[in-house]
Amino acid sequence: MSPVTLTFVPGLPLDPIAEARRLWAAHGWRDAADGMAAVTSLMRAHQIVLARVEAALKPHGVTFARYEVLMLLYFSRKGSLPMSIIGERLQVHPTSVTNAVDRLEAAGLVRRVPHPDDRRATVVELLDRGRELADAATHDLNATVFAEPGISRREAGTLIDVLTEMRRDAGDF
Amino acid sequence: MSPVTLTFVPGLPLDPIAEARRLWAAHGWRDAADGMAAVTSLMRAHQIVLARVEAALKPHGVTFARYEVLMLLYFSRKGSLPMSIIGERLQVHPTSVTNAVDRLEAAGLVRRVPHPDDRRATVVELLDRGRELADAATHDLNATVFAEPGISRREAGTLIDVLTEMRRDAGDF
DNA sequence: GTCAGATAGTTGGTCGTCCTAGCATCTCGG
DNA sequence: CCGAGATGCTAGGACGACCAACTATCTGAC
Repeated sequence: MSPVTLTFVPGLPLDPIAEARRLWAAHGWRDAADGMAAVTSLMRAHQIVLARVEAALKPHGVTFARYEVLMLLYFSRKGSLPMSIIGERLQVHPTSVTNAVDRLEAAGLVRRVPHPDDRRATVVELLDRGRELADAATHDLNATVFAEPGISRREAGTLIDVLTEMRRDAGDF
Repeated sequence: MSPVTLTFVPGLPLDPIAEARRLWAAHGWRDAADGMAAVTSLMRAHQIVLARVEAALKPHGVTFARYEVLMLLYFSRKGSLPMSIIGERLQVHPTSVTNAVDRLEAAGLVRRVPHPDDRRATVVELLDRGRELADAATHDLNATVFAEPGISRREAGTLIDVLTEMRRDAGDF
């Protein structure tokens, strides 16, 4: 038994992930310790950032999932996209798109329109209220989260580079 | 309208996040563009990694949330911890702990024991079957995900450092 | 000693994600 | 031109995360 679980210094809280990495190595799992720490850090950071983002969006009555759909439409040439394209760009399951569009439509931010050429498909169209909300929500999100992500600009660049590499390796694009 | 949405080169797929960063900057949101890209990258990378982790754990019949609880108990001195401590270490809501422990208990991997000194509290105890499953699941997870996280060892170290900084800034530890 | 407030855990509800299964429609090979 | 397989979307269910509200118990100030 390693002594690390016992050496707790009050007032100097330990990082649980650094702790876990030490335990992993001490247990003989050395070649996986860094990966474990990287993955676990990713999970925690995601949780923290998502909470901040959701808090910024809450006053606007949308969640991050729905905000992403709005912005995709916002930046599309025609202000409308087929459901399938939305799912593809956001890398989420078709049912998640159905769910998000259901709620956006109920809120009067988008509407479903039949696809002109393919009767299977549905086109989602951004309404004026949706565009206004996208502007306002982005303003808040930029100010409270994106402009202050909790790391320096240089670190943000580094983070983007490493995660881009990870996504490319996974075939994300 | 920037021409970037039009310049699509078949066979050379664009990174949607790099694309979004360009649109953010082109729209005058320059001081938020890097943060947006960093946060969005984090969300996508989380999604990818979580899917890989869940796939590795599926044969063992546990999810990542439950696996985390098991490993916390696994590395605890007595093989048991109060519910509240579990929630604190994993940084999740008490109801999430209740949920995870419910399922672990139903699977015969842990059991609930009354706290000896505090009748409000419940201690979660790792059973033998739980310890065996933790060993086996960790073996698979180390081999299929943690040892091959999709980035180099040096990048993993960089990622850990940046995310640690981000977590520290958020008061995570 | 007692009572107000804090703490531990659960229940019930919302939301996002995925999966399986299903229907409608399109496409293409024979 | 017709039927098999692919594709687009939705319904229903599982799971994890959160919040609000509730009960039981502990703690500390008076």
